[in-house]
Amino acid sequence: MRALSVWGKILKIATWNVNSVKARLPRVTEWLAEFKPDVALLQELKCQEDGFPRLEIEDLGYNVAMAGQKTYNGVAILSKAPLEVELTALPGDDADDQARYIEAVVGAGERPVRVASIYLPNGNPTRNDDGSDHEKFAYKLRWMDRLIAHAKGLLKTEDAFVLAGDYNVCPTDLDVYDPVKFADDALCRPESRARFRTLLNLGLTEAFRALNPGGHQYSYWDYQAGAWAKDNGLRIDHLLLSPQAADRLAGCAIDKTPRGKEKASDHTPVWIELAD
DNA sequence: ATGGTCGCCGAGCGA
Repeated sequence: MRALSVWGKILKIATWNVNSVKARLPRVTEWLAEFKPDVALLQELKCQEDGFPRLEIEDLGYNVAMAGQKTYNGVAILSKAPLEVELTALPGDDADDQARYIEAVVGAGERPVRVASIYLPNGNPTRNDDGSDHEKFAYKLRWMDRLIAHAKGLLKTEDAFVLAGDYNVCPTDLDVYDPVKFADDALCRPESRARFRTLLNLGLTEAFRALNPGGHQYSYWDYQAGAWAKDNGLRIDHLLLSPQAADRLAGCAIDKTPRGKEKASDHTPVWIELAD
């Protein structure tokens, strides 16, 4: 007979780009109270530490770790179990001061899981007016190369880990409402997709597509042009699992409910369940 | 439809 773990039977881990945690606070707190994830990985906080609504989140039973930045970016890990921060930036470029990565080990008990909240650069525009590659696209590709290098190191630990967040990559045309329109977008460019595939080829499992081999489901809908009403969406929010985490994968879904509410983020949460 | 919408902050950028 196995000892009881701190988790219970199933561990729920969700990722959500909230597009300003301050503007989104009512949406975030109601979602946490209803869905009750064990771990929530948030992106685009758009605030520094002193602007984060820490008390409101802690009141719902969460420990909070964040890497903040004024106006842009910002990532957080919320965990009901204790968490130990491992990194507040993606290694590989000390000059990169954008708050796009935080990594922690959650659940110091029987079966800890390493998690990272990732806000991968958008990468648009891809080209300058003269046709040369734009620095924003180059930065995205360099950032992906750094993520690949870091993931290689993590895999050597044989830890159960989950790298989740807004990857700003549509892995295939299944993940785009209009693949022709987006063919030259940084979210769909071959260079972006090739690096995403490299991550998977290291041995990581993209949870949603592993459990849903076909079908168009999206995690982001632009605020403009009635995109939500027309389901003109993109699937760019992903959870990538190490082999030890993938062995425990029990479920994955996109929760469209928050996107349909008033004052919604343009992204909606994606979650997984890991068996204990 | 050569616009359209958000959130930052308080003009214009980023998405």
